[in-house]
Amino acid sequence: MNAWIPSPMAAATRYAIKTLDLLFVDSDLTRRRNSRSHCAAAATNTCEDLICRLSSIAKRFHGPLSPPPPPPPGAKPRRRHPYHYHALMKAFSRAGHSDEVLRLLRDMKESGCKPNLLCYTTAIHSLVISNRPSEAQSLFQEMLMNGVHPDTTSFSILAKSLAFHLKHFDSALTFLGCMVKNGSEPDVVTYSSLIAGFCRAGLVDDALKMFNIMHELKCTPNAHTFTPIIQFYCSRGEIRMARRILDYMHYYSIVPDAVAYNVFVQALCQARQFEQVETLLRESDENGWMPDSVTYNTYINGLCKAGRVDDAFDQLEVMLGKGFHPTAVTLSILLNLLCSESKVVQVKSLLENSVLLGWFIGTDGYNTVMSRLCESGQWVAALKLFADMVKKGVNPDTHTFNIVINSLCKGGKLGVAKCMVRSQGFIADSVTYNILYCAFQTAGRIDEFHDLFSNMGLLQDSVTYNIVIDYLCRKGRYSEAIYFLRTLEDSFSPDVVAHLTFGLVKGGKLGEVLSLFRDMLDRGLVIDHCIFNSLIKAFCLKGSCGGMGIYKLYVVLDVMLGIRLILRQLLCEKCNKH
DNA sequence: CTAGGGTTAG
Repeated sequence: MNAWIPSPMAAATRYAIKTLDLLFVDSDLTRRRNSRSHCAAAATNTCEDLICRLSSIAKRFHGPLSPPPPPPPGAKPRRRHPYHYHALMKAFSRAGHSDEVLRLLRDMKESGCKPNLLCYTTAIHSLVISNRPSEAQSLFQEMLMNGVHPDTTSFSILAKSLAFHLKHFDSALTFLGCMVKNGSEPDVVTYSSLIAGFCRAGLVDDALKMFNIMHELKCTPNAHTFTPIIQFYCSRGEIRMARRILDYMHYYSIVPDAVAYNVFVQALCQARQFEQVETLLRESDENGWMPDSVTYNTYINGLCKAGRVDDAFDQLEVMLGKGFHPTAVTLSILLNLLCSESKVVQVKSLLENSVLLGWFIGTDGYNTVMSRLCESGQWVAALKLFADMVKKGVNPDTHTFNIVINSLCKGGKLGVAKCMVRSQGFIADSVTYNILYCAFQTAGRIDEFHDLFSNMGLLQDSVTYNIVIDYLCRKGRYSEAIYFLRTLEDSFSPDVVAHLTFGLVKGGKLGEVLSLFRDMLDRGLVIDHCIFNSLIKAFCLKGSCGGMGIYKLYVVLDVMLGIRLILRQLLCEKCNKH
């Protein structure tokens, strides 16, 4: 489909195939395979073919192209216009190739065509959506240096990066102030992005505050503004609140669209209220929305998860009957279903013959099946499937490589995994980092991990921090775990605090838990529901919810709820009155 | 002529 776009991982793929080939040659596995020698030989040959094919694709794109047709006699050479660059940059940005976007921007400058606001904006946006926030910020700076004045759109993109991706809400709000100073008023998109950021971080009160500010400034909200709020309530299973918001929207003539309803359908599916979903679909016409492929995917997945496989296939037929093509997500859902039913043989034949069926199973489809294989311990099969997909011309992505690396780690091939990550052109993400960190930790080779990857700029996230905290708690190194939490930039992120709480309670370190919470309350931080859940779960696991143990839990809960603080406040007020 | 926001699987 996108054969002319090089896979960003082409070099890493070549390396991976070569390495895995060697691995199989060396292993017992191949000895077994060699008993059917012709098969093994064929496989080796195809791998070599593959490398040739991949490099020829790469050459076709990067190497000398066939000469362009000569211009008609007398024609003036056409000047390059930023518009032409912009169109290309937009296409690459949509395909997730931020490096190509940057290359075009460089090209532009080198050929003396000054990038305009739109080109910069698109490039910055592509960096933001590829999770490269610091580069996005420096490009923004560069734009300012070159005298290109930002507008509401470009400011909004950076504000979104701060709030939605980095969760730096203070910076985002300060940035909003900067916008106003620079004469760009935030608009409904800017505010909606911030609201989405707040909601995703579970800070619904701040989201609602933002919503009130919008209202005061007479900025009319739309479906984009409300969807994250609906999503917040749905994610907590508060279906009635979600429905109230949908009603509220109708009341104020802001008609919820398919996206807003899809969020709701997802919540209904999770609560297994399938008859409600049916009603919603039946009444969609009169409510002014059209179910789309996401609606059906969500519904089908919900039915699969609930074990109602026949109903799921019925819905698939409804979906196809309405003229929707199965998307990559539809196929993933179905492949997951088949894998969970242990129909791996059928799945493989489906992958082999998908084109004959008229369904193109691409990267996501292979990723799904490889994941399931790896999870169920069939890591060799997962690696073989990787070779198959490349053979079929399906480009692997970072997720594919993460599964391959995970499979190698599970098979104890840490050295091979290590080389693959360090191979040329490999694009790692925080998941890659976490897989490797876990594997090296389990193998007791964590020092080696630090030596190898400390200067690679691999991305860490809260999952990484949780892995570290788990490890320290397991080893009984509680004070180090607490110290580690405090050294983090976002030192009291609820997710990580919840993890540490769990470890501390399990280790009976209640004093440490209490002082941690007191510290948080003193700083005015919120102890959110996931911390409560984690704490109560840990107490239950320890069997401390009966007898005297329950009082310990009460004491901790009191502190968490800040009851003492409230009491102290009340007492002070009384004292002042008298 | 051109740009930015909210949803589905792993």
